Amino acid sequence: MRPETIENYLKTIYNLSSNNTAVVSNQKIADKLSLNPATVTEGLRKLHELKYVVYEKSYGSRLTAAGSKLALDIVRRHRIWETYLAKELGFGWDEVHAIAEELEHVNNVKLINKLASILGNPTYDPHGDPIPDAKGKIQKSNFIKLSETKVKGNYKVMGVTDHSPTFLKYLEKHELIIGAGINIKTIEDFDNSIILVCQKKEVSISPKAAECIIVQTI
Amino acid sequence: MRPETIENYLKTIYNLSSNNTAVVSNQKIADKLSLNPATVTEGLRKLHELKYVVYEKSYGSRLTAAGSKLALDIVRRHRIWETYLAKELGFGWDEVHAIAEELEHVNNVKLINKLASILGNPTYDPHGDPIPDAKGKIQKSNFIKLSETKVKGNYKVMGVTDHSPTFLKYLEKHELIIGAGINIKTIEDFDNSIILVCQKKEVSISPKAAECIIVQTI
DNA sequence: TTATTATTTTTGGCATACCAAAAAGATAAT
DNA sequence: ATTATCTTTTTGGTATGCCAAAAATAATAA
Repeated sequence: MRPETIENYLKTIYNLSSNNTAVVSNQKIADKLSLNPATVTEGLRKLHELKYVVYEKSYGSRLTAAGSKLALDIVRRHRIWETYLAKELGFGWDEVHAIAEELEHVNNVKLINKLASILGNPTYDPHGDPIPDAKGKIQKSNFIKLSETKVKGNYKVMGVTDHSPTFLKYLEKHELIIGAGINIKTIEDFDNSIILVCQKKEVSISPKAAECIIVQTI
Repeated sequence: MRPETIENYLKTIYNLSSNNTAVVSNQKIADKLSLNPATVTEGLRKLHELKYVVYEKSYGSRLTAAGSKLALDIVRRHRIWETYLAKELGFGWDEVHAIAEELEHVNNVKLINKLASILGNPTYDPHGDPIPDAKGKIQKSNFIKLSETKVKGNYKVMGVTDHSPTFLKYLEKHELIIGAGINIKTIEDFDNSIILVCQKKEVSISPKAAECIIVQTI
């Protein structure tokens, strides 16, 4: 397998299994990578042989220790580049993902560590995702989805789970950027929209959007 | 053909035809890209079909206008990255080539122009090679190889044609870096070595090395 | 000019990464 | 429990990028 192919699979499995324990389905991998399910079946069989994943037929896959290590490395490269593009080169948070998607495959430890060092070894990227350190260690957090908040009150936007320019521009329009404080007022009985105040303006967030916004209680 | 494959061929043809008029042989391309000659024949046939090169069987190849445009774009990306790595990220001139070799394939105009702008739109890279501007325009120069100098006298090191770390480290040891002034004393009758003074020290340069050093009369 | 050497091309083959369609297997719904 | 549906796997097939060895062609030397 080509390194790039391996990297794309491992990164995707890592991202889809969030806590890195859950088993990931072929379909979800196929969707994320825009591949035919048949291709994914084949890919996973090979990754299993390479001992990067444990793949159980008709059940799902999860990363081995070796796979996890590699995945964390790619995730680190991706997120360091995203941060560098945003902070040092002036790109918008809706632009950085696509460029980092290509830059991440350039495998040069010294380069990534240099960029990280210039940025002050950040632990979070522009989307609020944690950046693994050079050893693959990731900072734990107690963030939850906006859709999972159980009580009214004050929260802070910590990240997003959808990196599409469309979604990010939508958030920006409502000033729902990383670090913004929000106050949850109520939840519409009719469609479960969340009514909240952000930057003194009342906004209605659809359940679908709330799924993609990460917050923390304050 | 994959974009990366196309880019590698076009860049190589461009570099080997120097003034961009000379016809390039398959063998030279095969050598530079570490490919079997059979593969190159096949590659050129495809590039001819794609109208990036004019390829005449058993004769050689040259770039079309379209091929030249693309080649200049890749050369620009490569040299901008080399300069950025050296000037902004602190890499040595013997390290930048290998990293730029990978970074050059990331095709994002805004990114390259941003890097160029940060660098002050440089016209030469750390090896003294000219950097095409965003429109593909390249600065002409009257540089010659050290091996082609006809008279004794004062010159200035303007570039190198060999980017291997081995060669570059050798030059650095003798302080023969870009911009250094040199004074050619004599040429050994025995082996055509060039005896010159650089940074007040006398150095003997072999004909092979002299082939790879670009200078300008001062 | 003919022989020798070097280069280029052809031929046949291999590995990778993909897909479409059919078959098998799992899940959910009635 | 038996459809119906969705997911996964198998099967057969394509395109790309590569190589080794043989054949053809060009260049060079005798």
